[in-house]
Amino acid sequence: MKSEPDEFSFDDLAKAPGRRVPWFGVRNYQARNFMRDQMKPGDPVFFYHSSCAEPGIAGIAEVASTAYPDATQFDPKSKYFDPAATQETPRWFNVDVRMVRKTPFVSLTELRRHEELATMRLLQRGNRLSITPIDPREWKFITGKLLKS
DNA sequence: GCCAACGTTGGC
DNA sequence: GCCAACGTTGGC
Repeated sequence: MKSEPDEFSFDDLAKAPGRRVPWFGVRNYQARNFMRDQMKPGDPVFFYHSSCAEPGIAGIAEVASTAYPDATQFDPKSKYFDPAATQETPRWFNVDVRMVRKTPFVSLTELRRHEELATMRLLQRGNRLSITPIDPREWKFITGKLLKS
């Protein structure tokens, strides 16, 4: 799951009450569908810093709830307000995310260095999705090899 | 700040 | 339903 650290960093998650936050503000249908249809409490998550000086994996989190309507879509003062959404027919959903542990930082450059991660969705050319599934083998490679040493 | 890539919108 | 125009993302 990507976040711009200027907006919300892994350290911000560590400081949140209960080290847990709603992952609000996703306004892309594919990313919404991942949260709504596939993500389950306990699913492990890499917290990725994007659009910053040093993009990369900053830590590990986990899904802490099933998906529910994103409150910001109903708030006219929010930048995520969606006038087309109603309480009866919400358009956007989010899960909660809880911190698991801070890890050594793994930069995007480092991720790209490994052939084993060549098929990682996050690394595909032109990928802009803020949430992407990760293959268990890729997860094991990153946690087992890159987060040791 | 640039620009490639992608998603969304809206006229037809 | 097509597709051009526009907006956004995100690495560099």
